[in-house]
Amino acid sequence: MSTNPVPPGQPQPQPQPQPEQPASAPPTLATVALEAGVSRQTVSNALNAPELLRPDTLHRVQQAIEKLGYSPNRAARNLRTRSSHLVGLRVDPAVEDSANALMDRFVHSLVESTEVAGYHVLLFTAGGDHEATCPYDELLRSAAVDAFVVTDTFRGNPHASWLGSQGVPFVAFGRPWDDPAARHPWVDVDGRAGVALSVDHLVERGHSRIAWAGWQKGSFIGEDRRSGWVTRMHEHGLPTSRLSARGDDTLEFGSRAAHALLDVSPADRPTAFLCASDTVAMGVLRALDERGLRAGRDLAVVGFDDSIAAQVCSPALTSVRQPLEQVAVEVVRFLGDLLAHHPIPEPGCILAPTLSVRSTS
Amino acid sequence: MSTNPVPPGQPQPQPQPQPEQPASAPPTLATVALEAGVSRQTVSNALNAPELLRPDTLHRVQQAIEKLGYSPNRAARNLRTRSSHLVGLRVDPAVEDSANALMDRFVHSLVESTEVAGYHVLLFTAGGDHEATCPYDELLRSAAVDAFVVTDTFRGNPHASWLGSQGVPFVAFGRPWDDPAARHPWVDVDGRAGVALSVDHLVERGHSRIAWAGWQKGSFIGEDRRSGWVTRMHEHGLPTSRLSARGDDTLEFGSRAAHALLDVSPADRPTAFLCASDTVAMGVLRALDERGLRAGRDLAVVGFDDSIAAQVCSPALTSVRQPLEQVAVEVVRFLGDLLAHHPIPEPGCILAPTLSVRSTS
DNA sequence: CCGGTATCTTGGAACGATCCAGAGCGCCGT
DNA sequence: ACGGCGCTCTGGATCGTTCCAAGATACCGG
Repeated sequence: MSTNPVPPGQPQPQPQPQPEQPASAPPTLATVALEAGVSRQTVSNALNAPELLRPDTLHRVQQAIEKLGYSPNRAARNLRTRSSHLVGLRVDPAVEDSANALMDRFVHSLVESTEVAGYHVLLFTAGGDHEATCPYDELLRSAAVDAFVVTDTFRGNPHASWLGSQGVPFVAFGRPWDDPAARHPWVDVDGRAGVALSVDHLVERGHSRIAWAGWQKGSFIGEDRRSGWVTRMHEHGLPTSRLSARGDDTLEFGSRAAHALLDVSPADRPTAFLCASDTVAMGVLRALDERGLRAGRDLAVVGFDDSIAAQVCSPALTSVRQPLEQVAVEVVRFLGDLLAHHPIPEPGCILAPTLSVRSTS
Repeated sequence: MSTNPVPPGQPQPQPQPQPEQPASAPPTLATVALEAGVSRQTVSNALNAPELLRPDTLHRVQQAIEKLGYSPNRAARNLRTRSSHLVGLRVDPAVEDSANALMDRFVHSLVESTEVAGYHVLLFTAGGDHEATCPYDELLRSAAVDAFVVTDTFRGNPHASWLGSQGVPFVAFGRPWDDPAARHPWVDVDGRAGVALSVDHLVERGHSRIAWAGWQKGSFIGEDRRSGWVTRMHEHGLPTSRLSARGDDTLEFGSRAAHALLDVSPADRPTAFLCASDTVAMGVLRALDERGLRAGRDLAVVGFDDSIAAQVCSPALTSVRQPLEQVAVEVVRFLGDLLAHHPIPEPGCILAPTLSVRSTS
């Protein structure tokens, strides 16, 4: 490389940066352009609009890129295009003693789908104690992310409406239960249908006294799932009265509910339990265990979420499985439309769950 | 503001952008500087080196920042400082039928710790089929991330040495088992000590025939954990022969191992099982279930990882708990040193696990 | 042979922050 | 009173990319 010796002692206004450093400085557009004998813009076009180049030019540029191992600097690109190609996802503290680990599956699917669309997922937390700066606002204002994926609403959190009113671009996993007029895109799983599926399954197995162990009335999701039980039971001509328990989403409640529902005259006892979540179902299993009953033989139990715990516990729990991979794909599709400012005619998308049948039914 | 009117009809080389747009364009350094009556650089200093400013100037600038709701544009900052303030974390497909969901806990802790240090976590996948471009290389070359957190090694994957040889900055969760001379920082949990802890616990409970259900010989981690059993058993003067089984990290192996170890003469039967993972332990529990035995009453079982499944299954599984929150903190500490180019005298850090005692012991 | 058009390529400007060198200014000792 | 010093603050240059408008080239019919 022409070393270009400068006379010592003289102040050199332009240090004459030789564009072909050994390997220390990463290659830039200019480096590639020099190598391929074209201008910067042509290299840029080769990457962003290859159809504009003549085939032989394109080939030459691609070879130069390959040879130098060039990849465009994201910071510079982000600065120019005013977009970061990142989507923010808030991670909540993992709740202990809860079987709800569906986030794992969803997060992975989301990362995969976003990568296909040319994006990446950035994680952040609620921000702890100092509520001074809302992390959503902060990340958006500093252009750290282009949009958010919000999963709060899937527990019925009315967080989304605030974001919507602020003009924050986001896609929700979970329906805007409390605000049917919400304009933001969302994807959700039909919990009602999932429970109905479970009812059918249990009826097919010969059950007629099927109990519901679900959440308290405040929860939209809880009511949705429960309505699947009520409706489908009635469609089968089966009773629901005295077969329902409500409480928190805890093991302890599940256990208590099962004991209460079983502490009645033999004729009134349920022969199967439908649960609003795997956590509750695990509680029910514990109660059966305590009573010397065996799920799958003496009684049937069906959970909801198809968590890892459901898969590995003994006996393995039949559970409603959410199509999280599909959810992620749909979320990313909406994200793409949102960020491209495409009109979004139908902002909602409901997917059907399936039933993972295992030993407890 | 000096409007500097240009003669009409003349081509105006500088469109003279008025710096005070209504609210559509986000504020920049220049906007804030104008508002506070100082220069750009002074605003920059107010954020990055406040001690350089006179208190009253600082206050004025801070008020302007507050008033305009300014936060610095990350892309611009990243471009100038040649760092993204992001760390990459690869997420692997969630393995079904495995109790190993410790990633959830670790990821959250990691996100929290990195935020405290002024960083964020970016997720990416292995890249699927097309191995053409290694995602690590790609992300680093494009300056999308400053460094990586690698968790592969905690399953004994020799992936790390390749990264190290490439000069990729990263911190590993997991020891460089196969390369003690590795120079990269790492954090690990003392699995051997965790198992020794379990042995002590079981001995205290009166057990003397304590079996080991672990992984095949290839696994460094498996051997490490197993050595905790062997060593501590011998220290207690207890036998280990004919009390060990090896296989895959699956439910099925756990179940098979338990059956095999129990299918011997009563005097030779173990009264407790130590497992290399919760997955294996769940398999053991299933086997006991199948034999009409009850863990915690007839036999003791101890797992490893303190997964969610361990917490919610019935009976609840005693398990070795990795201090993932601490691991994350140490990882981030190393990251900070690494990125600040501080010398790292001792690149390794081993943390002690604890035992979560539950019903099965 | 020439002007016009479609195709391909080019250099300059801009994105918004930080680095750098130097300017203004108040304070001190002599 | 003055030079020197330290503390603040300023303006210009820069990071690497994409946008923009205009230049160069090739192809075509008249």
